[in-house]
Amino acid sequence: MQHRSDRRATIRDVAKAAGVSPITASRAMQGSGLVRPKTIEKVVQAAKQLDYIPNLAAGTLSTNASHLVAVILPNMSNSIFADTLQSISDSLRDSGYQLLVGYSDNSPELEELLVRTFLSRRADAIVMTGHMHSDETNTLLRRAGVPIVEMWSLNDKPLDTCVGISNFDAARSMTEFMLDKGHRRVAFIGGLLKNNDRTQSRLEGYRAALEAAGLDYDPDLVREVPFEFEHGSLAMRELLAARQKPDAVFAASDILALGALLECNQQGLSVPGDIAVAGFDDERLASLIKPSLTTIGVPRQAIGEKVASVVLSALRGAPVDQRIFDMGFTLVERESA
Amino acid sequence: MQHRSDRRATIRDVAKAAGVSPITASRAMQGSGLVRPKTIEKVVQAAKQLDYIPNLAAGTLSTNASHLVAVILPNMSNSIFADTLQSISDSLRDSGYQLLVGYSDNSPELEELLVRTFLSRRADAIVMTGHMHSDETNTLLRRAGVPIVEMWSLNDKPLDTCVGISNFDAARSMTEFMLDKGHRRVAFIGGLLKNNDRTQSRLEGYRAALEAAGLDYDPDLVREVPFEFEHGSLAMRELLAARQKPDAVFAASDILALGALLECNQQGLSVPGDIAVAGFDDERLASLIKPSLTTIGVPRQAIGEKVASVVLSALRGAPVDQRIFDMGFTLVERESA
DNA sequence: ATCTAAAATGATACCGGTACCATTTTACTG
DNA sequence: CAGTAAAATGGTACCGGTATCATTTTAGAT
Repeated sequence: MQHRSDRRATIRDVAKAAGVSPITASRAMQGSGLVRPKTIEKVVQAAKQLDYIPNLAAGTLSTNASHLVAVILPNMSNSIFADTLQSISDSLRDSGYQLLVGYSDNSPELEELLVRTFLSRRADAIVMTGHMHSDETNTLLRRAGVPIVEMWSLNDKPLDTCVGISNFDAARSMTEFMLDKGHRRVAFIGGLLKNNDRTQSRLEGYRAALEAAGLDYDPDLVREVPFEFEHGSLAMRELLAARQKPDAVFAASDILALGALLECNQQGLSVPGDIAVAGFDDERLASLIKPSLTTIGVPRQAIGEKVASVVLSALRGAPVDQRIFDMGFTLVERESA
Repeated sequence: MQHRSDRRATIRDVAKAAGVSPITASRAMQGSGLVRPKTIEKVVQAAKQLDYIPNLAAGTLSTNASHLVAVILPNMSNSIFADTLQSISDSLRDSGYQLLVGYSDNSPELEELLVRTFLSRRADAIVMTGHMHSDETNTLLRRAGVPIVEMWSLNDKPLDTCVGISNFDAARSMTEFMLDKGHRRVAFIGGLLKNNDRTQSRLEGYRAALEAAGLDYDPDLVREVPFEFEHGSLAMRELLAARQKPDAVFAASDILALGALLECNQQGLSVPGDIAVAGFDDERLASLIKPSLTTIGVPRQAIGEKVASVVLSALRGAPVDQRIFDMGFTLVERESA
């Protein structure tokens, strides 16, 4: 922990060493195009000599631009979000923006706290997951004066802009797909509904498809569990223990579907022979396991890229005319259903 | 994108509204304990009234403390690191620190860039993964004047402090374990070695165990592939296609081991009957699949907590006497080996 | 060589907090 | 109730960049 007693070099030190004024040094480092090449050279040399490291806090204070884009995700364990995050990160890097990431754990209170911190740090833009925010959060965001993007779920009237897919349509499509295959008792293993518009919409889509097919909604066929592998297994075990077993199961995530598949394996049921199983997300594993998993493909990367491009144009002052970007999903038919 | 034309409230505005001086308002908001409760109340009310949001850039500039802890990870897709990150985040939250996360993609150049940015943002501490840095990065870090923690791998002479496990010992133990079981042709499926001290140490541990057992190191039994499920399968396929098949496989991550297991399944080989398989990391899935996976358990959460506690004591000025924290691993014996 | 527009450079102030030190107010003591 | 220490509060300056506008230098035209 070798703390150096000598103060770090400032732009003024660099300027002095280069024999120019601080503001010229600043412009030289910024590549503003206003400085003569020879002068830039002098400044850069001086900076290198002095191990100059600019202080972005000062820059932020002065320009009111932090070059930070804040992103709030539900959690850090879901690889789905990781892919989108990666894609946002990659797309923003070249423009000199850095990500400030926070995890809300699906708690509106935590989310509000995060928004406050991000505003305090003067994030240049804020990217949220979903559109279920506390009233206070909504107020904060509306007043924020920075671009806001809500991603993953579509939303009729976003705070500002939204980029995502219709979870409702996707879930309805998959349910219809199974019904079309002749299944009549289609169960639904969904994630926790609270504060999660994605899981809610998926359940609604499932119900809508049943209704359209003239089937009754049977609560016994629906399980609401955390998005964890083992809960997929447990839910499946419960469904299979019932007097009237399902002939198909639609899980609202591949993780849950995998758990369900495993349980079928354990019980010696053939998939899709005895029971069909479908997932949601199209995770890497989905195509690799046996039987490969029928699922909903979500353009995670495209979502990230679109989010980044929306943020960038907004930050460049280009008016984003479109406020809702439907990135579309695909129903990926494989072996399991 | 409703930008408000009116300037955001500053601490001076709040102070004026509360009828106190800016510095008193500042102290009231900070909870410094120097302000009378009645005054605090006035200030807090005024702040709420004005929708005051403090500007942390200004605070950082003034106090030279950003309340940011920077963390550099190899990638964002590996859940192993996510768990540690989560644990660091949780442990630091209460002390008011926020994480600034960057991903190096195992590239020393990217890592250096990240370090520069983090120093520019005046991160209060920097947490790195591993200890393979460019010379320039080492210089930067040594001069940084902030606590540095290198995590995950142990290191004889860390830049500052390091918290992790001995990948060498872990790999050697697992290899010995398999040899003790009577296997004689133990293959090794490892991750890419370049710029990754964890994979390198694991390979060395594997070799050391062979050597100790008087066995020759056979390059044909070693595969160096990316840490991806499908590469585990591919590597296993290659190993099984050879004239002399292995009787055991040690994969340097559970992801690879899963891929390998799958390939065995495909080929109708029984595990561990025909061939034993072991992994590394003890991921969630490891205990759930069939056969459950014998693997190396890494205290991911404990690593995160220790990292956080080291960072916190350093930031509080408490001298951390110990510089190397060996968090230990466990060999988790399950069905697959 | 002279003039003018464009290109470079610079002086000063400001961004919004807080450190530092001085001053005032409060609370306690005898 | 004075006297004193402790508790609150405030004035001023500063952190390290850059915006703004003024000034100087350079390059091109005549």
